[in-house]
Amino acid sequence: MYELFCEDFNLDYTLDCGQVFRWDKPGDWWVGVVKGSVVRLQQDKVTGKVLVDSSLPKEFLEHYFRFDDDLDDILRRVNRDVFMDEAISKYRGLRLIRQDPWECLISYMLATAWSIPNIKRGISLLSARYGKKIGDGYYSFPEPETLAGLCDGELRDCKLGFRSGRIVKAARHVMGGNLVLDELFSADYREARQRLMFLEGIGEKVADCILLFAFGKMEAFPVDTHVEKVVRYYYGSHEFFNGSVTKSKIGDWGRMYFGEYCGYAQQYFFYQKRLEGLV
DNA sequence: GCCCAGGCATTTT
DNA sequence: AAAATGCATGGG
Repeated sequence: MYELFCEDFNLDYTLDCGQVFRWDKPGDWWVGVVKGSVVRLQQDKVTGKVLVDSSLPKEFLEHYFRFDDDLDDILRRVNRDVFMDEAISKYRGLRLIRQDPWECLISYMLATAWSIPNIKRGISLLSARYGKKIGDGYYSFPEPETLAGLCDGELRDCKLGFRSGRIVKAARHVMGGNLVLDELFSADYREARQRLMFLEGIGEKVADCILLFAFGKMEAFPVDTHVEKVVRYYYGSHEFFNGSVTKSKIGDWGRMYFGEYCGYAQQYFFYQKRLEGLV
């Protein structure tokens, strides 16, 4: 048991905003599976200190929660107008998380045309069946080797639908060295995105999620159905779109409009839209 | 029954 | 280049 602290850090917003799928808050504590172990966290509302019950070292969680980001500076940079200003003032303290690349890759491939509760259920079922038991109903995320060895018929038993075949193929690409995930850290955003999009089932949106949430590419601007609606509604008349607002152009617009940390802006909008709808 | 969900791939206009 | 459609599954 130890304590974590960082200025501008809100644990609830960070874990509830829909970027990560292996955390739940059944009571006063957040419980999650990270790096093959169960982690329990509780934040003191007054002091902001986070109580940690985990075998993971403090340094790991500080890295995981991106305490190295100067959030005040980042939010100042993306705060371009009254819409973003409102999202920031409501949800300040939401930090992006450094997820594990392999788990993030598979998770966002599963996210295709699924609601967040469905995604969480799918990952949970996949882990329960093909991960390692790490105590009392918790299971680690399956290894690439395990999933690569399956036929997609077996995976379909996990109710993954049309996603099953894609998952097995992706696992085989990773196992075979066709896609070396660690290389994407040093590749620039465009190059990394192109490499991810070679996989069946990874388009612009899924690639952007993986690049933002696992590889820290802040210029990724994932355009899902929520972000698309927000941008159409508030910014659709901008000269940039020249009358036609497509998902691909929305991504380019986000990069242009919010700048090098647009990924953060996207996540604040996404969370606000999910909670409040289009006000 | 309908429509939608952190879409993608393919076909049709 | 934009729009329509099929794809599995679960929830409102």
